[in-house]
Amino acid sequence: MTPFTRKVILIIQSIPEGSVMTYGGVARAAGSPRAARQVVRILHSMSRKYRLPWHRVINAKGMISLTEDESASLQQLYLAGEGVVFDERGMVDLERYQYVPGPELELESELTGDFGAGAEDHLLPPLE
DNA sequence: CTCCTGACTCCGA
DNA sequence: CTCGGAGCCAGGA
Repeated sequence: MTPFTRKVILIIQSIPEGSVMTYGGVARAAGSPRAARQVVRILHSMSRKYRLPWHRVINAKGMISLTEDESASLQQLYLAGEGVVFDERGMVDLERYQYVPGPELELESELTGDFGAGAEDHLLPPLE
């Protein structure tokens, strides 16, 4: 378990209900902008063990990337259940639903204790 | 060790 | 806007 993996897990767990993050967004937030594919891998191997809200992670186009229709429709079902709206093309409005934890804001909030609403329980532990 | 693969992205046409 | 190709990185064969 690398620090990166742990960060990814924490970040994903911090995505609020009704919001989504892109693979690349999670990777960026975890400090590795180019590690989108690793995020995917972590999702595969850790989602069950760490009870991750895997359905809130979608691709940069705002679409569900699952290949198996079965899981894909399940993911869309979950999101829809949280109030996320899909257009006729099966994509969500990222501008509206994407959750963006600031790059360094996690640390700041830890210091100031002042952070945006709904983002109080996603603090990263001291790593690195 | 090398090769292949993927729930990805970016960038140019 | 869509489409295609190259880049990306870590696991598994």
